[in-house]
Amino acid sequence: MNKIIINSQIGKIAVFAENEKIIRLDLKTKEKADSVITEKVLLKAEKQLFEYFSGERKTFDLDFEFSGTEFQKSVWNELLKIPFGKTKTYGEIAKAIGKPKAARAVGSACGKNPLAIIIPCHRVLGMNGKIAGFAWGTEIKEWLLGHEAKTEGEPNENRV
Amino acid sequence: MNKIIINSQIGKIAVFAENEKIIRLDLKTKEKADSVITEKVLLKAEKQLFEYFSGERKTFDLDFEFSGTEFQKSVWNELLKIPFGKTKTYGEIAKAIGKPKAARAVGSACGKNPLAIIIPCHRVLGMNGKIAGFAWGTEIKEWLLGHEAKTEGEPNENRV
DNA sequence: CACATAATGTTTTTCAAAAATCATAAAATG
DNA sequence: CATTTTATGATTTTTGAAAAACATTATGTG
Repeated sequence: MNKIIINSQIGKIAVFAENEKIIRLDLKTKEKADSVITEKVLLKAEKQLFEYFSGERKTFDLDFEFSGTEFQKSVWNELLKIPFGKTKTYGEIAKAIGKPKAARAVGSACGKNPLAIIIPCHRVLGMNGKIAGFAWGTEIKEWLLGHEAKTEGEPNENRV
Repeated sequence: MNKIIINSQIGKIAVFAENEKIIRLDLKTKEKADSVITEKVLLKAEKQLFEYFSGERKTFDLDFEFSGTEFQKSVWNELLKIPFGKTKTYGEIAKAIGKPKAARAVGSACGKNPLAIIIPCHRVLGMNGKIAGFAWGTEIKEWLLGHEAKTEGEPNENRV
């Protein structure tokens, strides 16, 4: 396991990789960088994240791997389909994976997302448009949504 | 928690102390000695153990403390009554603590003895005189029994 | 509407019961 | 006797069921 630390507008981000696959992102991290980067994919991730934060990149092209329950994996795979700048509700995701009543369980699964930002769990809101929650603090989710809305050029329906 | 390492005929022994009480002995230890000994009782223990191994000492005079289930504590307290050079059977200990049928449970309790040598679990044998077991290897139990028999000056009924 | 409430699905936590483990010993077998 | 079988008691480990937690949502109430 090898890691790299990235400085961003939302604080330090630790990216972990193993066998040339990204396996975890830790926001607001207190991790210390490894002295040697052996996983080249980390450099690729660093570059793409810089591009994402500077507004030049809207999709990621990285090898990654996640482990979890079948349900969690189906949720995370569904999240990957939400495009940059768009949002969905927990209920919509639930319906999409064939479990229309599992909206709340979808929320729990989002909270376990190992690949923040890359798997865009920040693009899921409550039915009423509320932020609901975010593993590393809703202010970060808010920032990401604002960033994507601004970059996209479309005004979003945030409260004034 | 503070520890000291002692070299003996049965290998390195780590002695642990807290609040000036001995709390654990680890035989065949791989622990590293603390650079500073803050618990004076450890120096006392070191001295007494040296004396024990050289055959000059037959009882220990140390403050110690052990934690365990009520049953275990009653067993350990009973073991403390067995004098240097003598042995008892698991069944005898069981009887002595008022649970005549718990011989096997006594064996288990012996195996959890935190204060090897000081609490003489090595002085307990099976009804048939067999060594039965010893947490750090029966060869050590055998050595201790031989050492005590020799020191005591009495021949013991070991097989020729 | 703002708010409380109930119903929803998955995962995590908790807890109790059951089974396995063990440093025994007595009785049965050949 | 050596070996096997059985009964024994405490602890640890394993299981499984129930309850709690949750990044929800639809409904009812004032």
